[in-house]
Amino acid sequence: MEGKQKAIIEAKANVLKALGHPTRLWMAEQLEHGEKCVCELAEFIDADISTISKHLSVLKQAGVVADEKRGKQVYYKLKVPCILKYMSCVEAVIKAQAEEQAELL
Amino acid sequence: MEGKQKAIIEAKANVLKALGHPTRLWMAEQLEHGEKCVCELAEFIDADISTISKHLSVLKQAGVVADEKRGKQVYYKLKVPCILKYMSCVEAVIKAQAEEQAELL
DNA sequence: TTTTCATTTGGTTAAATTGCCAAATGACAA
DNA sequence: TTGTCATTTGGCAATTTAACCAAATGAAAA
Repeated sequence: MEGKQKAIIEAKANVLKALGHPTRLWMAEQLEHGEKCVCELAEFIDADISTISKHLSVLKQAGVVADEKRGKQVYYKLKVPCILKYMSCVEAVIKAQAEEQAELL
Repeated sequence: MEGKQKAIIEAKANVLKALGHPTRLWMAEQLEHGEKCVCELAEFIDADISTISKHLSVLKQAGVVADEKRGKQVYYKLKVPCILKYMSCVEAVIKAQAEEQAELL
């Protein structure tokens, strides 16, 4: 594989990897309909705030979200909302998978 | 978060995580236009065959690909091809990200 | 049957990820 | 200025992942 192609694949994989954690995917989905501050997200996640902050920074570093400080709070929003549009296909994958598992019983 | 919702998020994250590795993403993309045997994929990847086989099994376990043994070879194919349509958006993410990086210079 | 070829599995090691706690930062309020 | 609140950063231990090598499997050829 050529250098540039390789870099592109790596960048894309990095985005998917960032979304490939339950907490991070959940947070991204929460941002689908607009920005939220860290505290709003944290309200529903059973983890230390510092853990949540680190997850958000992974999403930010991958280019999935952008942050903005306003007053005491930091607000996060999706940078490219289409990133969640295709979850319907990911859902199709897990549905097919679940059906197969079921057939085994 | 409720138990079922949690399980669904975890399953979805698992699919994204499976695709979140350069080698695995590349292999999935190779399967876009039809099945390939392990040896065909291996031809272009600079890694031990056993490593490649393990990557394929991660994709399989996540429900992204299916395998079938025919003769001496094992053929892999995408189970739900739409999974790569998603990539156009992932590309938008990395493009936006790259532009931002460029602006910093 | 014995050999060969394609692939998978098991085992090991190094590196990366996750999550918690404690401490630092930065903005606003007193 | 001092204190308080929201969030980030640094550091550490536990877990997971990735890669390699060697050995096992299973189908086909000799």
